[in-house]
Amino acid sequence: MQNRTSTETGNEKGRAADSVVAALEAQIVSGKLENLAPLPAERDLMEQFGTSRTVIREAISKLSSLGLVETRPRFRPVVRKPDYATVLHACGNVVQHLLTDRKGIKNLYNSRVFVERALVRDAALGAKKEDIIELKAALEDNRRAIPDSQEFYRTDVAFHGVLYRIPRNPIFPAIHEGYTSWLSPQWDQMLRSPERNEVNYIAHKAILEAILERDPAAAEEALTNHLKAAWEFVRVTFDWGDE
Amino acid sequence: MQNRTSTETGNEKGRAADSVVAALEAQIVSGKLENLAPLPAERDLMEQFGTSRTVIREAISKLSSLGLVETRPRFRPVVRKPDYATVLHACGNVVQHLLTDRKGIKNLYNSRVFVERALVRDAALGAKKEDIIELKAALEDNRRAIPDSQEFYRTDVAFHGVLYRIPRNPIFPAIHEGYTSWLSPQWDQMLRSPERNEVNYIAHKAILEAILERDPAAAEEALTNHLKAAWEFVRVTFDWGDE
DNA sequence: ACATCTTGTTTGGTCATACCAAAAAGGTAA
DNA sequence: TTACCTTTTTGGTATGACCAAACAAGATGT
Repeated sequence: MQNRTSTETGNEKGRAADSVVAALEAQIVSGKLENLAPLPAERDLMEQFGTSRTVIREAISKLSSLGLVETRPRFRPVVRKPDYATVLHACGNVVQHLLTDRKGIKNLYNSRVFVERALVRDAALGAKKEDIIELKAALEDNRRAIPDSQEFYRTDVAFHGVLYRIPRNPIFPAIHEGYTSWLSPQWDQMLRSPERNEVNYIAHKAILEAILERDPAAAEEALTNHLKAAWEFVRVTFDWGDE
Repeated sequence: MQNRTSTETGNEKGRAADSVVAALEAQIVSGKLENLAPLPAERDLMEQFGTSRTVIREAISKLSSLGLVETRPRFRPVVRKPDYATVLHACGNVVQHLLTDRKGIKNLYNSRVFVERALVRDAALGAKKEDIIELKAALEDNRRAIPDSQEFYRTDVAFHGVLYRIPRNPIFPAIHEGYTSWLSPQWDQMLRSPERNEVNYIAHKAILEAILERDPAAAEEALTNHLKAAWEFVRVTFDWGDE
């Protein structure tokens, strides 16, 4: 193949790379390319698709940005079937740009409060036995970790994570991961303030008790107080003005 | 410049494209590259960064995937300051892969029900005068559009959109856009069923009335019935089994 | 026989050059 | 001014080459 015009390749308006992306995309979702399996080498792909390496590399780059493959220098790209975590990861990079100012952080945090308020309401109304057991266990872990800030942080996240699992909708745990990673710069401050551990544990305890009593309003209020207090602490720590 | 080793370029382990991405990213968020302004031509960028066009193109491709620039064949990439819609757009491509089966669609739809339930609760509890006015206007538009399915769809989306604006958190309208676009294949069926228009309008009316009466439980219930009925309609239309 | 060293191959990352087609810009004739 | 033609610009693609790290296999020393 020497020269190519838009008419002879059949790719009327689009870019050649896009059709390669589409083809590989289809092979991945259809399972023809198994999860975690390596993609063919670039030089094989260019033969397979009858195109140049330029196009292949651009296609792989796009797939990588879509989160469908993971690339490392000098390694074949590895297929990665998309899941909800992939979506969050794809968003992550862009989200960072929205958190440069306090307003962005506050918006994200408020959305978290919004979500968790509804979560604890639903938990109070409909948590199953297994959920209650999980919550109790998470709270107990949390209590034991009070002396160790590092460990307390972990169990804190885990406790909230149980709430996100109660709806049995995989979207929610993914959202939880997003919140914890995107807001981590703020929470890191909490890590260095061991005196907050006990307060936060008591808040968690209040939330669970309201859930146990099947009192959605109390659960929502306890959760709200908990998260508002955390925000207040972060606000003061970072010396942000009133808002 | 002839040959480059990892030591002489200073990019010890990374790929050259990544530093170009980072540099352009910084220029975009810092405002040095204004919004909607065209990026320099690829041939200028390669001079500016002292690298080959291959690297520049890969960098632009990455920026495009991040949603920071918009590319069209034969046009200079256009800078696009990231906003919440950008994030959703970045997610969108990946989300599609999660909606291939009914379970994925149901998960997404259920998350929407979850969000809107909480939205109407908050609306009932704290909607401001302006919000009420907007809701009434949206409902009136909705009523007038009953005979025209195309128009009804638009006003339907608009009515729900008002709910997403009430918290005055730009994240929510973005989420609304996500839901409407990602679930559009299902809603399109609704478009072709004009007999549903009146039912849906009545549901909207019930929601607004509950909000006017400041009754969060009634508002939540009306909203839930509305969305559950819509799902039921879609489920039957697509001839999906019970779930 | 085993661990270690050497060597050739594979593979992704980069560079350089060239050509095409469409868009934009500029110029010319009516 | 308007309509038509030419040149330049710009992104998309092809091709061929080279590098460095990873890999695989054989050679070597103990």
